[in-house]
Amino acid sequence: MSHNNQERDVYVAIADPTRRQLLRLLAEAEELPLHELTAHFHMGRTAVSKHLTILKDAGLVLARKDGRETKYRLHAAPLQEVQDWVAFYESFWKQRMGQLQRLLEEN
Amino acid sequence: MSHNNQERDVYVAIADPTRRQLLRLLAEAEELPLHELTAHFHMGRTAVSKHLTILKDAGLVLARKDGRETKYRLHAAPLQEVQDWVAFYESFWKQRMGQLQRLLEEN
DNA sequence: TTGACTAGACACTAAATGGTGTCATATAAT
DNA sequence: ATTATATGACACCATTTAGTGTCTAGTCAA
Repeated sequence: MSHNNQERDVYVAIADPTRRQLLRLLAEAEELPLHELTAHFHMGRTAVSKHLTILKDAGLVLARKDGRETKYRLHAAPLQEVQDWVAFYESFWKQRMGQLQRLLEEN
Repeated sequence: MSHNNQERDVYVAIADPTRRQLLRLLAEAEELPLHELTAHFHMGRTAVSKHLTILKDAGLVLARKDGRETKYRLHAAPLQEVQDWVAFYESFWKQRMGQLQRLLEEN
């Protein structure tokens, strides 16, 4: 699982709360090394590293070696797929008008 | 796991492709019984039923007993949480302007 | 009333997930 | 030169997941 460059499902990547918080941290800090990210969680460095690998394989994170540390940065582009997907369902929850709207559109 | 009414994470619910297709089918058909949903997949009825339970626990699906069949319908409202979450990251991928925009907003 | 159909409940299994600890290596600092 | 730091690579483990099959019960139709 370590260096699986195959495509990773972005939906799976964001399913875990730890990984969502990692994305948030990287959104706020531009670029962070592993040990600094790890400090925000109640788990070991290895576990955080694995989560970052999953994010990396999903294309949501970029890694850059800088001296002895590896700096991670956010790459949000793949989230657009999620946004497009969820947008399809928007009419279904908006103001309980979904059914009526779709009924009208059919005619 | 069968009747776990506890809150289920909506992110976990949509992480599985089978479950996303279930949502799509229910979006198109308004209301469908289990056996009819099952016909669209290459897996047994029990497996599909379990997926529906996960969707139900996440609040994404409503079940109604009708005679000997159980009819399922979409309830998209919980997806709004996902939409709000992903919207936060929109500026990060739009036109590669994200960095510049946020830089300007900080000043 | 008998028989077919729909679904729930349960037991089971293989594989994936999310964590741990340890070891080796490269880099930085004293 | 030595020591401390940062990370990657493994091996390992417990739990969850996603599927299976079987049995039972309720409902519909002949």
